[in-house]
Amino acid sequence: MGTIAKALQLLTHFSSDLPEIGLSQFVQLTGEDKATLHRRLGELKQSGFLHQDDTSRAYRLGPAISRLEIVKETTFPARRAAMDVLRKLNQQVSETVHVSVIQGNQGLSTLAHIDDPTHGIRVYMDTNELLPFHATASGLSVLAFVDRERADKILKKGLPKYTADTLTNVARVRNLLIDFRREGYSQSNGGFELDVVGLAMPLFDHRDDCAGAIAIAAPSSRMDSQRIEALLPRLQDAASQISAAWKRQ
Amino acid sequence: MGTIAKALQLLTHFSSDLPEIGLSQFVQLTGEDKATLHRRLGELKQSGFLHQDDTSRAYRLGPAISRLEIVKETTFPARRAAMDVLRKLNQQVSETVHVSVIQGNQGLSTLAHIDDPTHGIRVYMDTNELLPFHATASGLSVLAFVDRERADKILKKGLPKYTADTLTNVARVRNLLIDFRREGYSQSNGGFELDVVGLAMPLFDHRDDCAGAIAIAAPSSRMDSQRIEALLPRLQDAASQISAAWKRQ
DNA sequence: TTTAATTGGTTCATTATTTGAACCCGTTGT
DNA sequence: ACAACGGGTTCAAATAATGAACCAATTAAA
Repeated sequence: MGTIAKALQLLTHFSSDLPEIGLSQFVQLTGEDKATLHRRLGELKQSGFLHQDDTSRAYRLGPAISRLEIVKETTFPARRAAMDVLRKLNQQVSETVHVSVIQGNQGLSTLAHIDDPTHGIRVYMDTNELLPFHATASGLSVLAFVDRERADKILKKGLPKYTADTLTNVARVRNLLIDFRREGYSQSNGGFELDVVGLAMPLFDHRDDCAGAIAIAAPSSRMDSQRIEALLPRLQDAASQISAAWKRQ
Repeated sequence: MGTIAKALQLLTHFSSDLPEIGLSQFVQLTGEDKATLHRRLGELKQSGFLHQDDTSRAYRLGPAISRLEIVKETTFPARRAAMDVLRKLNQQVSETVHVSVIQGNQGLSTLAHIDDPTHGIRVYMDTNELLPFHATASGLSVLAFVDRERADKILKKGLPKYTADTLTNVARVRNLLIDFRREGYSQSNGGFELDVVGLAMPLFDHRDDCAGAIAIAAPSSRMDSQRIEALLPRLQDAASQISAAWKRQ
């Protein structure tokens, strides 16, 4: 790995639960020398990829990122690609659908979603909320298809209980993941919101790493095994299309 | 400038009118050695900041950027900051308002905007449209407050005529810019859309470089000199707040 | 059809940059 | 008073970046 890649890897340490990182903390996180990190961070800062708080001296993601994202989305819209596929999927399945991407090791952030308007009773999505790995179908898909180290790290952080139906036993989750890997999709029954059943499949990166998941969320009353079997091929199509679009990028 | 900053500077060459760049084109753009660029581009690609098209071999902005932008916006929302200020400004002035940022040398891309709902006749904003520098108040503010080299480069590209009132004489634009620098704000009268008067002020970067502009757009019928004088302090407040928020980032 | 120019990509000796142990300084906490 | 911790700096040694020359494959021109 060259100097450039090493520097850029520093940026991956930022996440919603770690939005500011100081020099010493970077030393802890990376195990590299303080002087080295100081210079790398300085260059990232100079280039606008980091901004250093004047008083706390901690680093945050900088404005250059927004500028690039605007260019990227106006030219090769990844979000838009996800959104287009979601629209089709939503028309086919008439349920709330969403695409989420991994945000550090803390959860999934929703990149695009459609709240289905056809049903009176429907699942409501809070776009700004982070989805936990162990309690949502999307999260479980990701856990099943990312590399084992990462999944282990995430599972070690503990499994908070959101509802009476949240899975909180690591061993049980691990067993589920084996099934999910075999079946190619994951399911969650009221683990995050009671009476919501989620159906998800993994989405892959330009380097074939699992980068997120696509999911259908519906009230459990509409999610019997027959319905699920009907939904799966639609979800599979959508997932393939998004992964393909992301690979093209 | 270290290796890291040099590599990251390559990313700034991407813009809406140049979304894909090949190796030779980078050689042309930067004047640096092919081998050097090849390795730098390779590392950016490896880190997900660039993606290389399999067939054309050209480089595009990569998926890592979107991921970082999501983290950034969910933690320190710059767009949101702009939006919050715009809401206040809109309440005060009851006109369409927007914040735009420089996109290469091709124009301004709108980061946030509010279409005022209180008037029957109002200015409609196309969010996806690029605003030309010489024909909009925002663009003129930017031209007035970016470094001279950049302004010259932009003005040399020619001044396309959008309406009967578009300024197409470089010398005249230059004279206007002198006034705008002195006054601290810019004005455009129907240069992009007929009968639309724009009032704009520059916005500054974490490094005090002009990064964009904030503007009020209204039908000329509502924009007499008295009204303008009343609007300017509000615009000034909003501009300071956004620049301050961006500096904090 | 041959030739020249262009594109992406690679090699390797030379060169310049990154690296990190030790050090400095200011703050916090005991 | 002083140890512990934060950010930041120094400079010789180690390492990685550099670029002229070279391939191979297309594309354009003769």
